[in-house]
Amino acid sequence: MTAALHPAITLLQTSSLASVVQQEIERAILDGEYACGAKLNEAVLAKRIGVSRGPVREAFRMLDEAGLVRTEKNRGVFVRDIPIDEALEIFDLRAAMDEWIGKRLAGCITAAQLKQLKALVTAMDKAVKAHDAHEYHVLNLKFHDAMVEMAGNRKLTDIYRRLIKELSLFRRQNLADDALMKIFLGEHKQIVRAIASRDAAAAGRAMLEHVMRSKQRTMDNDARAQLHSRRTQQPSALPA
Amino acid sequence: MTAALHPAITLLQTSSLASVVQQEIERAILDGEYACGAKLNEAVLAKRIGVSRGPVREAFRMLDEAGLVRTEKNRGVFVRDIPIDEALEIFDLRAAMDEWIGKRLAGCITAAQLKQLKALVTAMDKAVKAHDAHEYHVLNLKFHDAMVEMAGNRKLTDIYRRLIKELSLFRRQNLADDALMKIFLGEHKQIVRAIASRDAAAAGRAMLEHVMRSKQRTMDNDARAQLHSRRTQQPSALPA
DNA sequence: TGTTTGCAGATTGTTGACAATACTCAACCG
DNA sequence: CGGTTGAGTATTGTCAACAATCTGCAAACA
Repeated sequence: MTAALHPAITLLQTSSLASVVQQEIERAILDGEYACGAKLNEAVLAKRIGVSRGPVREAFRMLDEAGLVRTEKNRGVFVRDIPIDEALEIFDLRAAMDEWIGKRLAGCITAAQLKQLKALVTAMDKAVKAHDAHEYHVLNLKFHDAMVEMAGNRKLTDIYRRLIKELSLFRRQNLADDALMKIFLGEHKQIVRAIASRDAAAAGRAMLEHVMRSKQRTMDNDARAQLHSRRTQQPSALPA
Repeated sequence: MTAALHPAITLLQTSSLASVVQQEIERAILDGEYACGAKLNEAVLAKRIGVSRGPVREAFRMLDEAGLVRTEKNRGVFVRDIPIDEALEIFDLRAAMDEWIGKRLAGCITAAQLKQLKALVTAMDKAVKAHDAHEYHVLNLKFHDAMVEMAGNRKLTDIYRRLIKELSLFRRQNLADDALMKIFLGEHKQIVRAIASRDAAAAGRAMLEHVMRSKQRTMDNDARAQLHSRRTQQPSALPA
């Protein structure tokens, strides 16, 4: 009876203009079409997407609540610029979450799920050997997303994905070089091994350390970037 | 130079109608003025608050993203009704977070902060002795909120508060009876003791078990409620 | 009797217009 | 010459009207 068979129908039934605008803007932001801190003009976006300003404003409120944009009254909305200290805090949180996920998976993962994780690691192995940093990056995201989903806590999955999006906003995630990819790949293998052997403590530790190493890399990158910018520009990048 | 001194001025400068409406609706929901699942009528709310439907719709989008309401296209928005299994998942998450918070506080809490926690426990003690369940409830929320804030991770604080709000949506949180309050009070004392003695493992464990006991109580309450409703109504409260 | 069809009212989705505020830049003092 | 003031423009905030959809009910039909 319900016309839920044809995908186009359900799409029209479920998604309002505001939600498609929200998805489109979110995609554009995460794809890097707008720089961090860039201003999003209501009228321009409305015209580009082909709707009026109302739905765009509603989409802005959603994106604001999701932490992807920041709204200044009477001034407009801007792509959020995650400061380094907030990014590091998010890493700490992710580390705690992933530790929990690791422990849990060691206790409840199924054979099929384990197979899926192993397949992802194998694919990453290939990507590393092909020096394909982009492919590796995509697979890495899938790997961690698969694990949080397998942990079976929908709320955690929501929050985790939200944090990943915010993190991806932080300084166009420098892709890892070959050496780093190899290290991370080894850690991934260790994680899967610990989970497969049902060793909760080891799995948790492996996950924790894996994320903490990502955090360390981010700190190093930032320190290097800061140093560089301070050298090229004036040395007065200090409080004006 | 900036007119930030007078609070009324800054309020007008920072908060748009949409945000005011959002806060008002959120307050009304959390205060239980709308039942779970209740429908929120745009026009009625707009008229009551004294604005047009635009800001109300924007507020709805924010509340939806925050998980407090659910939107059905062409049908309206409804106060979210958290199902029991989702509530239990949230408890699991909270447990993990609180364990982390406990461990962390054991390592970094200051004397002043410790004093603050002890004061809250003392106040709860008084409330229990006065059989004031409502006052105890408020202090309990403050106690946990203070700890998450002291943990010093703003992202975690945001998420924690969001989860607390969602949980408070679940079946008008039955207030604890005297016996239960005493048990929880004892656990609070144990938590503070463990933190004060800088025993990270003990503090984490105390927090974890404390939340898990709350979860257990919620499960018991729900089982009892289900049983009762099944007895009073038809026995066919099963899938129709 | 039970089902279907069609109308009337109510509610949401979307839009364009108007009001209020912020930005730009040139003219005007001190 | 530096700083301020003031129009003019661009952009956001708010609103009221219109279009689309849903809901409820009563009449028509098998």
